[in-house]
Amino acid sequence: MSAEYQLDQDINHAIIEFYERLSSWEQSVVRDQGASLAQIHTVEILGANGAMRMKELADKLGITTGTLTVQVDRLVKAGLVVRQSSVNDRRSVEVQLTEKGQQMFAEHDQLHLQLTREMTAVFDDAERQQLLRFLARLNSTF
Amino acid sequence: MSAEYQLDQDINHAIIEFYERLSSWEQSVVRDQGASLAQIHTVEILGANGAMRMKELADKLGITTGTLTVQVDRLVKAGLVVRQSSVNDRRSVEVQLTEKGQQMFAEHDQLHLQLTREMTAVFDDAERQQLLRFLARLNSTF
DNA sequence: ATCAAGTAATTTGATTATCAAACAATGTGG
DNA sequence: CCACATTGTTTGATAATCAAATTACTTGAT
Repeated sequence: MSAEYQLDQDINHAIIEFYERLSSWEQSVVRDQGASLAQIHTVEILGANGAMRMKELADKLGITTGTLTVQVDRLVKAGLVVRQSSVNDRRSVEVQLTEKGQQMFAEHDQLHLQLTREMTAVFDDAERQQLLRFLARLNSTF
Repeated sequence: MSAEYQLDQDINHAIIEFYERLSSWEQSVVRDQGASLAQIHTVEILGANGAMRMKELADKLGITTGTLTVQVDRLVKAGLVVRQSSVNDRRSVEVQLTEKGQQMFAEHDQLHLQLTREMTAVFDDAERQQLLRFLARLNSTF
């Protein structure tokens, strides 16, 4: 096993651990906000990216549109999102956050920010900037 | 809004995006492996950390022990894990991967490694090492 | 212009995931 | 020894999920 291979492995496992920890944190935090993980995920994506079509949203969530229809039904009922039929394509439905949905997003985002601050507390400013560049690069390539 | 605050915000959103993308990737990939997301998560944690008690496992997954009992029932039925009552504490139950479970872990880990390679393809060696150090630090502080 | 094939969302039926609360078995600290 | 805490399971209810069928609409080829 080459040294490079080992480094890739180490990075891989560090990423997996990071993901698992975030996932566990998210799951725990979400209950206190009175919503399910799936719901917060949806709100999170709409909050970060703005309104989008069902199909696009389902892809970003990694679920089928059938599942998403049920999910959005619940979110509409909870007053967090609204449906709007698309003007370009009358098959499509745009989903967007309501005022209340944006509020929930902001609240959740604030919790994330606190966590981020705790995680990067020992980073100096230059390191923080480099971390941001790394993350941006990771995100851009998948 | 100070410059530092903005940097924290940017890092925060980059982390959230990273998490969402991983989550979506995981959800999509998992189906092709013939298991659910929850099941793979469990296998992933046991594979990375070795055998552990129900409570500990539930904590790492961010779910209740009640949910985990059902989950482990299914995994046992699928031949992926086994239960073993603890010697120290007779209330406790240790869960560990079977041969088949380890195989599934290895297979899934390989998919992660491929993704990691794609994500870090544009990183040179020094950057890779720094990325690993950053990830290790992030993981150690939460 | 028409029609076949493709795409978007919903519905349906079945399974899985989840929680809170109640319970049984075991450990712990006075 | 006993009150209290902890571990795992069970139970009953709800939410999340998929695949497949359906409906409505778009697109492309002829």
